[in-house]
Amino acid sequence: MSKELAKTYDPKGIEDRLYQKWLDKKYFHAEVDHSKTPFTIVIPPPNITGQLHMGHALDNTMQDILIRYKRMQGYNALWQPGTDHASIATEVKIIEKLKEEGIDKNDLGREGFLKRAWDWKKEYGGRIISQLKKLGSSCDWDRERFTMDEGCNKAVTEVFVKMHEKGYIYKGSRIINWCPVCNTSISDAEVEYQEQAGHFWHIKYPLIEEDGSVSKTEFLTFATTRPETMLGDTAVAIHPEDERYQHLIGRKVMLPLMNRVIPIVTDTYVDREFGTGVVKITPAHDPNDFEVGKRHGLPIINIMNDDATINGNGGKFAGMDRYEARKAIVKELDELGLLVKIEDHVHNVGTHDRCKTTIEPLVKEQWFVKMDELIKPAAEAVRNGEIKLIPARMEKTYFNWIDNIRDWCISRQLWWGHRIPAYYCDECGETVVARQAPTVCPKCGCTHLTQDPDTLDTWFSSALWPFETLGWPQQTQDLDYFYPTDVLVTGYDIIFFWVIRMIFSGYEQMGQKPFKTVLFHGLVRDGQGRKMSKSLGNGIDPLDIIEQYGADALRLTLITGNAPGNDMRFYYERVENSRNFANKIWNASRFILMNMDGKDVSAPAMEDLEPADRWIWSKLNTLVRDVTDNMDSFELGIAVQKTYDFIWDEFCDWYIEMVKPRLYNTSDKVGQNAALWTLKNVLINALKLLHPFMPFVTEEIFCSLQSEEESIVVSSWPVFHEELCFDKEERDIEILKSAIRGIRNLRSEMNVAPSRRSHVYVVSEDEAIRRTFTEGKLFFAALAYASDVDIQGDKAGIAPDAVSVVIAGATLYIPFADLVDIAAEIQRLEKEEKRLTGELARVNGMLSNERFLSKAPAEKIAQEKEKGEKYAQMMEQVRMRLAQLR
RNA sequence: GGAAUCUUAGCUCAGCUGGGAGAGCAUCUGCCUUACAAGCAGAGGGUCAUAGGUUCGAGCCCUAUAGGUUCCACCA
Repeated sequence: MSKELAKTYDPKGIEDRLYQKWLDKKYFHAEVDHSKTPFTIVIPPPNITGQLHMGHALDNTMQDILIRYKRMQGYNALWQPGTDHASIATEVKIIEKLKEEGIDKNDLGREGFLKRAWDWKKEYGGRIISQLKKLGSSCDWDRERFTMDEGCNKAVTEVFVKMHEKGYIYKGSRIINWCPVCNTSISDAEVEYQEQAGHFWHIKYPLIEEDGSVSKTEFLTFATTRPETMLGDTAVAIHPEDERYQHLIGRKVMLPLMNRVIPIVTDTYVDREFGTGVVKITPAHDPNDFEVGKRHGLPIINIMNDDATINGNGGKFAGMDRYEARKAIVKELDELGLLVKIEDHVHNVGTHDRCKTTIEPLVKEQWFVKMDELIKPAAEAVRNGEIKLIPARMEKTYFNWIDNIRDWCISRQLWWGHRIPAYYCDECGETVVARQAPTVCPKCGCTHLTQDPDTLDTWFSSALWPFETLGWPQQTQDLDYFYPTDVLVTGYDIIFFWVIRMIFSGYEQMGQKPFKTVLFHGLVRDGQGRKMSKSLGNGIDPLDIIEQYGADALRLTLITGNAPGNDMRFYYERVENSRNFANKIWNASRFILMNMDGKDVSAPAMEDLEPADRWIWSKLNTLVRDVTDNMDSFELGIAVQKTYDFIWDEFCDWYIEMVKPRLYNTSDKVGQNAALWTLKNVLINALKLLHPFMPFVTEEIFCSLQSEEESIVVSSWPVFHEELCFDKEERDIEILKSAIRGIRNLRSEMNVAPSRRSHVYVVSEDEAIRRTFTEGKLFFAALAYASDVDIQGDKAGIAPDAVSVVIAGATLYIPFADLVDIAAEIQRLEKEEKRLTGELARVNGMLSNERFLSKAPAEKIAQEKEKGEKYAQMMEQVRMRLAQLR
């Protein structure tokens, strides 16, 4: 043994050392190489403000599994890493930090603020990268990118200018979602609706009489949840066919408090069934009203400042906060007798997903991306399967969004981000969109131009990530070779923010899809199924888990039993189990190393392999095929489950136990060698299958079994070999296993101490079965706690009161003279008889069904017949034995 | 209002194209058997939400119902 291995596996120290080795050897680095097929994944760039959380851990573990798998399969695997500037998230963080120092953002000015932001990025931007390394992520760190590095900036400008030229980007006054706290517009996708308890204020506006005076008797009553918006009302709407209000068509009402006469318009948007069937129309502050206003040519009166206080259009309420104004307005209306009643009302309020502030719909001039044309290839790609979404049900969510898509508001009133490459002439007002800042106005020739102060939505640059990271807009070799990428791994929660936008951007800019497959995962929740969140304080830090149990244990926990797109709950018990598994493999390898110590293990001749050796090879072979299939269909949880079961159950609990007697028998050099060679190489292959999931422990053991210089990272993925299918040995060993189980079961029921060995007789009329037992006698005896094993064709010489176990093809007898309890024995056999009766009834039922016989596949019928014969034979044995005892 | 998804062992979840129900944890019984007590051997526990249907055969496909979760839209 080259070195002494600790009795329990301790990932501490090992993980960092191995990761450094991988970096030193440049295993993660990919270069264009036309002799190899590329396999590319771009990382969903974590925010520079971010700290590794469970979502990242899951996301990156999945990517690492795929990339390591493909790397081992000989692909030129590139995992492109990088970070996102996260404009609003970062800006908010920095503002907070400044506030602690008593500095206001505006005092610093744009330049000063940006300097602070870059300092911040330098200090903390690398934090999440080092955390990803802790997890074992095999990214090509030489290629690390940032959404605001020089190349990405170029890409963003290029796309903006090109799309503007094509008319896909335009500036327009439209109703947008405004966050009064972040002081910026946000896109529809960033609005999160929250159910809130509010009120319904029933208000009435007086009608204008024929003579132009305000009626004292006639009113129009309606209900609103936002009474303060009345200051901006420019109409009242009714349904054109509403019988109750026919007489009002063409008339006008007086807008109280503002003393503005506004028309009554008819619009089918109004729901006659809802409330009074009357709606006040505030085009400047409600998206639906905005549309109604457009249809009827109503004026748009903006009554709000950017901080959600009432502006000069609000008359005497100017300067009040929106909620303050609400109170004041309701009070005044009440005093005027225009407040009919107040009802409690639960409704959905749009909030900003980042700060949870109630958003205010406002009409503002912003930049938009026109979506109708752009989205077409993106829809088509998923529809025709060019891009595959996993699980497939995500396609429905995808189309649901696409079918209802609206233009994308991309300008943000923030400083941290890509500044919009639009310039305005100070003299003539001309707008110039250009790659480089123009020095002269093309229209009036003056030299005074000012750049648009706004920046772009963070997702504008993220949308370009799959190609901008590979060098675009330059036509690099990397781009040519690695694009389109292969898989995108991400959470379903950003399908609208990111996935769709990458797809249409890929088609628009590259003329090609950005990736072939999107693999979605769900959310990692806490043990009670709640979202992990800061406010709840129920977040579990993946770094703590790594510290305590190791990265391998964390990774295994996140992947096991998790189907694509499904949420999962995180339990410490499951991490412990994963840790225990790492320990299990560790100890299996210790066992092998101890037994190999001082021996020269060489490849045995095929005929020197014993049935048990062939059995485990055959099992491994099947496993290789199955796991590879699962990996190729992105069934990672299933793949690792199978590997886990193989290693723990088949390899450790059965195979190692089977070969122990052989290893301890020093006279059988050939058998020992076959066992050791099989132990070592089956384990190595199993480790390879496991490596993508648990990179550290597999590498550590792989190197112990072979040499420090080698690495499992760049070893080759196992392949299925026809010549390693040993059907006969698989069947034979299963017979021995069922015999061993039967005896263990029997002994357990009879409370026989393991230390007490017993004589076991194997009786079978079938010569082949007797040979199977003879060949496996050595380990059969050990695992069945047998002092002696006699294998014979009949019951000659077996004590009549011996207890027995019936298995398919044989009956096992154990003479326990002092323990025999005939009554209990009969009961046991009767139980078995009952079980067999049930089985036989089922099989015979099928086999006597003519429609089954005529319609079921021949293979299935043969299978059932075989089973039937087996059960009949066992039944015969059990009944014979019962008759004898009675 | 529209849509998706779930309902499987006490708990948390797997179950690929329909062909005899699985794992981990928990529970119970024995074992420190010279790789591993973070372990070994054994046991108990499920009318696969309910009701229909398709099929020789349904946890899996179809319909309806009940309950849960999520997404989208948002009625002022």
